[in-house]
Amino acid sequence: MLDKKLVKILDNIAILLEIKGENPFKSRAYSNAATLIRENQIDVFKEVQDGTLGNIKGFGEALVKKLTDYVQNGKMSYYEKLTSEIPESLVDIIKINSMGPKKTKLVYEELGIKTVNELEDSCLNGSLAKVKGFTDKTIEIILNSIAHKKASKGLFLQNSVIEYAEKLLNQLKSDYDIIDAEISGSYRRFAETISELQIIASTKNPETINEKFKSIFGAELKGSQLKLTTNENVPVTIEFIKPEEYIFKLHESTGSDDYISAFNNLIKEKGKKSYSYFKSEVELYNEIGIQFVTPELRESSKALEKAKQFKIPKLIGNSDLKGMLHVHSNWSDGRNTILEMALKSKELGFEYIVMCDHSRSAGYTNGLSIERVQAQHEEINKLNNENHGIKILKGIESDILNDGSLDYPEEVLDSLDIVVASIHSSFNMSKSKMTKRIIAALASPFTTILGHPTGRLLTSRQPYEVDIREIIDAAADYGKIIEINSNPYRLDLSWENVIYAKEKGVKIAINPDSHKTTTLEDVFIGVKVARKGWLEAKDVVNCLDYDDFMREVVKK
DNA sequence: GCCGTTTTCGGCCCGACTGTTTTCAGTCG
Repeated sequence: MLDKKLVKILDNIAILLEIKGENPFKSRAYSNAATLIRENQIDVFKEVQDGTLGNIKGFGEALVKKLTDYVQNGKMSYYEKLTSEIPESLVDIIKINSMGPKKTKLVYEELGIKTVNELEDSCLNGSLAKVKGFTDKTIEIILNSIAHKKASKGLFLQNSVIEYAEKLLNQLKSDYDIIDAEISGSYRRFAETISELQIIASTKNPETINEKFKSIFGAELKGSQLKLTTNENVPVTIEFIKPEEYIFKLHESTGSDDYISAFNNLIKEKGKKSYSYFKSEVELYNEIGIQFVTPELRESSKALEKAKQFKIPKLIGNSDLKGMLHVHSNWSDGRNTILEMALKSKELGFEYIVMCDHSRSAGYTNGLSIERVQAQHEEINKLNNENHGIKILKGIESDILNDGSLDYPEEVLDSLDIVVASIHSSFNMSKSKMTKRIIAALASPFTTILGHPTGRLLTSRQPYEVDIREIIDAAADYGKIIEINSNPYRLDLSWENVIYAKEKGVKIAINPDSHKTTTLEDVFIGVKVARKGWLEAKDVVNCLDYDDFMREVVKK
């Protein structure tokens, strides 16, 4: 079992040491340890018991001693001592834009600021402006960042609750008193972020069952609903429903307000009764005489208009994907070799993979120099000659430089099958400059795909200022592809803009942007975004088989 | 604080941008 509390302690130690001004490499040793435990699911408790923790690279004498202390005593005295010297709450301040370790330390020492709220107050009451290095511009950035953090408070990624949600659901379903259960709400619609988890369960005795599950889950009873909170503070509501009302209630709690109110009007128009018994949602839609609407599309009443005309297309599904695009390897900042990434993709049913390591300007990612691009091509040629049952294509994720140009001279770009062009620097450009910059990159004959087009990180980083509709229009003009980045933190192009892109005839690529074999399956999260954006297999370039992809995308 | 090793200590990822600098420190990806 991954000890999330321990991982957080190690991450916090790393930050607090940085703020203290300790040797940065000492700080990094702690954050490395946290990353190692998280990514390799290291069972620290077991390793300590077996005395084998020190055999793992990255855990030296000092860390083994501290982790042993933690395992044996349930707390780490080193951490307790550290947080008695310097407030733990400073780790939240360092996450505010433009607040790094130095500035965090400065405001703590000069103004005694320990929390984000105190930092906000000092921005507003003018005391921060008196500290050296904090100009109006900096204060504006800080206030914006705090506002964004506050707006994201209470929002959670689908990805962060999925494990918990499924466990809870299975627990319910395995109970003999429960006939059926399903997660509903915005989670079932696959909204980008959710504020709560809603579960609907059917049972013959909804009046009495609350008491039973109240104690099982340690929940609170409010009206007819059970309320609880996950370890990550996600509010959960469970509602028990009689079998004859179950499908209707599940449907009602899944759609957006707009959708459901339009749906209810439709029921009235047809003169139907709301609470008649349905075996499935499909049956419910049949009864009303309209086409079934899949949960992802139940955002807007417009979907119902299409359903009345039976004009909802067959949406893309996981098995339509044939190409794994935009994948990193250990040639840049990925964890696995090209072959490992390829073989895992093959296992997932893919015909071809396009390696897109970082380009030379992305120094911190070990981006490829021109020589290393060539060396990687030799490696790919060798692997293809060995024939591992999956085709490997030569791509790059090229930084879009400040002037909109790509990161290599033409002859290097020309040697590549695919160029994914992405922004990785100068996020703070003005909207018009950033828009021009990206359009300039789209205009390059070497650009194939625009990567993560808004640069957002859900709940943690705002998108950069950009006129995304203008970008989509330009992609349509130049015949370029736009990516749905399937990284659960990104998910851009957003589903709303996917709808717009489809209207404009822009083709989409669903890309995992994966840095290790274990996240290649993220690509199927991107499929959900595509479905929510009404895409069919024909709209998505990596649904093309290898020969068609080579002809229609690479050769072009 | 860890690693690798010339088993004792140097190297550990770095380049660009930003704001405030007039030559640089801090933040960021």
